[in-house]
Amino acid sequence: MRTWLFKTEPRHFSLDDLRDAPDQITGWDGVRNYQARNRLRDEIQEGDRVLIYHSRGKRPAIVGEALVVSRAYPDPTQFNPDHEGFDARSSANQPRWYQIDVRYVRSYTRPLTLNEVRQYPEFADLELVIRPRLSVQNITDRQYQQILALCEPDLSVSGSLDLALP
DNA sequence: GCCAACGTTGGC
DNA sequence: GCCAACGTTGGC
Repeated sequence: MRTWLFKTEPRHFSLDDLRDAPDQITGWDGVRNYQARNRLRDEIQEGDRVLIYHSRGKRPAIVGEALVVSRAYPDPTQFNPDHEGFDARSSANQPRWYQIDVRYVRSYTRPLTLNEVRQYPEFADLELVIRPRLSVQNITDRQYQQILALCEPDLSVSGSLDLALP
């Protein structure tokens, strides 16, 4: 199982919206960037973990977790002329954009703000820091354990991680 | 396939 | 809402 980080604008779709969705599941549609698309289509698997990051809020932060519950399939909004995600270059035979379904897992009791992320040298190589515009990011196992230790200390099995503020 | 122009992202 | 950084487009 791998861990990813998905960015979303909470004014558009938030982790609370996912929690309140039917069956707590939604299609993660609207990705219109080729590298993010490639990761969705080719790398992400059912059962992978997803950290949810809220961008463009008053407090940009990693706010919780979801779970990938489908394989990649064509994003239906690309075929709908009335939808902002419409792409005239897409066809049913050759879809350009893909999505997966995610299910709500938990909201962190202590969300990790971008500001805090930048204060830990351990997080200097997070894609959130070095490639902030990519909407589907890789998280290593160690990075995940460090994030969990900060966001959900009661759930973390690795209390011995030597995280220290500079 | 270069690269200028243009569009989008997202922290602030 | 500003604007710097970055991704995409398309003429050549």
